[in-house]
Amino acid sequence: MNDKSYLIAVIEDDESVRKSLMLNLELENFKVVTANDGIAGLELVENEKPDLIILDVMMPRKDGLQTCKELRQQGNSTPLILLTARCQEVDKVLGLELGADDYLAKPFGMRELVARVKALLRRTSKTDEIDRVQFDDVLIDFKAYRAERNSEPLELSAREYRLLRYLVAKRGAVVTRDELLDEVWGYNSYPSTRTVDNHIARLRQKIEQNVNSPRHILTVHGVGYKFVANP
Amino acid sequence: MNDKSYLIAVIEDDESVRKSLMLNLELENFKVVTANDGIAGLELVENEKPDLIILDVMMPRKDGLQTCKELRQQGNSTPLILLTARCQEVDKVLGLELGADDYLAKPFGMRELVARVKALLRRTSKTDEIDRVQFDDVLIDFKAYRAERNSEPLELSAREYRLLRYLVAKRGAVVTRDELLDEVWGYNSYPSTRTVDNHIARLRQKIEQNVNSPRHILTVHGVGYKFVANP
DNA sequence: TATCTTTATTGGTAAGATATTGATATTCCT
DNA sequence: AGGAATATCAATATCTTACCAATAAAGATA
Repeated sequence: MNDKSYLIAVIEDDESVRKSLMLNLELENFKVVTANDGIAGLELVENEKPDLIILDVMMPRKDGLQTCKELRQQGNSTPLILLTARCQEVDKVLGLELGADDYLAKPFGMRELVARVKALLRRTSKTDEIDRVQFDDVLIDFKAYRAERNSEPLELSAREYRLLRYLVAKRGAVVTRDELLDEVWGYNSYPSTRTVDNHIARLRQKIEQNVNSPRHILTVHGVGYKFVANP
Repeated sequence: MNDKSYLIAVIEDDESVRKSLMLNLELENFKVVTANDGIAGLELVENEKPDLIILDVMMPRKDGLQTCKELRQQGNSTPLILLTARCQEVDKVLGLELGADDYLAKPFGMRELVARVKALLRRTSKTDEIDRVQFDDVLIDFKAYRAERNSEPLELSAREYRLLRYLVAKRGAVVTRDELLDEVWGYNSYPSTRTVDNHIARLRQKIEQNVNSPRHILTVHGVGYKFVANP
């Protein structure tokens, strides 16, 4: 995190939380700009073009969900962490639909927040590098969410794209099911590891030539899966 | 079959919750130690040096917030998950300054708890592990779980990779069978020490040139085994 | 809003892979 | 040589994964 200093926009109305966030993020060498409501936040993002946005849900003038939604509608895809109150009945799914990348329920620990900021930056900067991958007669474009095989379109679900992208990002290394659940499914859902198997199976059916002896998505018994482009 | 067996301290006064946590964590091959109030908890942490702490907020004698605060003041930075009662009004600022890494509001699902424990351990664990090792004509990649000998692929099981990785990490030092059972097999499985012998034997058959006079995995009679790369 | 379609999740089961044990042979040390 | 520790083998037990079918959830459509 030292080679580049990231700019983080904190949009939060509660002064004590805002100051605390600012302090802790600056301690980690991030540059921080702030706004204290949604309207000011939108302006801030437009002017400063931050690398990451931390957005409180409950705010005067324009709440976080609405702000997030508008940002995404404007085509802004800056990584975004939503701060929600635990007791506030915010539907998780709602936020995901709106395009938040991560959630943090108040009260949260600063170390946790900083860890998630770093993780999100890592995730988004890494996956940015991987726009596409090609192997055998398959071509996948992760940015456009488009895939084809022998020039025939291949239908992958959003989850399948993300799963494959994560495996591809870690190509060569074995990834455990737990890691996949954490990184691909996210912090707020806890499906069983069987779910991962099923998605892997479906991916294989779509991209492997012979499902019974996969060449690219390999099982490592007792550990997890790994992707290799050129076996 | 966990990669490493972690020790978790559960500090919780409610017996049924404590037992349930213990049971579920042990099912996941964690080793668990418990205390039922903050004062006993501080002592426990000092003595046992757990890899992660699960701490209830509401407890007699010394509450979780205070306990957490004191731990951090002592310079203890063990990953910590705070259990809060549903919608309990925890002072925001206090919560921020406390230094907990994650929160979980009661009642919570065991699957969620376990997922968070694993995720937190994964995020905080240092990656000072060995990636690869080479000796004679053998090459082992512990990240990819890939091994070859004379450029021919070598089939090792997950357990064999972990066993070898542990020996390699301690190269030159003798490791007892009991230590191997603890570190490679985990705290909650109790196979006989014969089991270790068997795995060593199989490893030797795969990586030694002459099984009858091993050059890399050496027996130290009456003690255990040690790995040397360059005899 | 109700209905239909797609996608995701779960649990069960069989097949397959790996681990463990116990018996026996071998080696090591004194 | 004798006792103890270790090596090895083969049978059995255990664990893991693939896959299917049922259910649930989400998204789309009218």
